[in-house]
Amino acid sequence: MAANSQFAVAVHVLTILAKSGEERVKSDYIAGSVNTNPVVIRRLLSNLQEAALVVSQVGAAGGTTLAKQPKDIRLSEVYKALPCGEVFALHSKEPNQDCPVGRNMAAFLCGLQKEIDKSIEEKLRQYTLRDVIEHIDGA
Amino acid sequence: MAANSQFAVAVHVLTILAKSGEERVKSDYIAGSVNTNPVVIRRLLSNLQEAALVVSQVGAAGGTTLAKQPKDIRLSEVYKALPCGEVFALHSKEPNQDCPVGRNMAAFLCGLQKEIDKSIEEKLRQYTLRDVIEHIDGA
DNA sequence: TTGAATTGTATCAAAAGAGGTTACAAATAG
DNA sequence: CTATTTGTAACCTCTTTTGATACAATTCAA
Repeated sequence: MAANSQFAVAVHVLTILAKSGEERVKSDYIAGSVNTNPVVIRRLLSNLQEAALVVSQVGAAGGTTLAKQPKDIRLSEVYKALPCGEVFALHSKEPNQDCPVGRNMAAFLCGLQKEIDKSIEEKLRQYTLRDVIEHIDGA
Repeated sequence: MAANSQFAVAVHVLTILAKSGEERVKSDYIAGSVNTNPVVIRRLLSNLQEAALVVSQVGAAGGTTLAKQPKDIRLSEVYKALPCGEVFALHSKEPNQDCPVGRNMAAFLCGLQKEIDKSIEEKLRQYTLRDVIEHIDGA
């Protein structure tokens, strides 16, 4: 259970919101489709709201809608909105600084990490939420 | 501590081996540079050996050497040799199959996951162990 | 204005994964 | 034969993720 599925759930949630249009959707309903607890959904929506991808309304008749058109929401934005980890972690303990390899390894890996992250974002930028919906509906 | 640093450590280990040339290196020495326990290193070398990237020798005067020239070891091979997780995990519980979105989400995400993994590998294929060494030495 | 519904968030518990450590069998050089 | 070294199993601890409960704040509607 320890692998981060937030991005997967976020795409799922946003797709549901997209298909609901203007109508506010409750965390309870979303949780039913994702098959999890409403609080998990609300936590996630909180991140998506910070990134200005959704708008939530508190109170009776409250709920959440998309903040933009599906065609204007790129998956790279979703990815960046979440506190997902990097592709690979750096050393858990700092390498031995007395070793020439150890001393310079961290800097190299850190640069590589950033480069990979960039290529992931480039890939995800190619897809909008509308593409997702089309794919889902076509299935 | 739960983020996987195996790739980072693997690149570190292979760099040490590369710089040692024909000479066998002991897990104890490598652990000293990486600043971890020898068993952690041996576990990792076990994976690298399955991928035919290194050769280990049991017994007194044992140790490990590279199985190929540094210029012939691409970082994509290293990445594939390790049981690293995916960029993002799929849902921890299966989505609600009664919901049209839930029903088709998994397939879409799985495809996306594979596509991203491919672009990571393409990026890593651009670097060989020799490039790493040059970068480290030049620093 | 009262009451029901809903989000936002704090707090805790449960499950899984990663890394560290010890222990020891098997192999090998000398 | 003995010392050394890998390979691996077993176990522990720490961290992260997810799930769950509780409740204050907000909002709508009667």
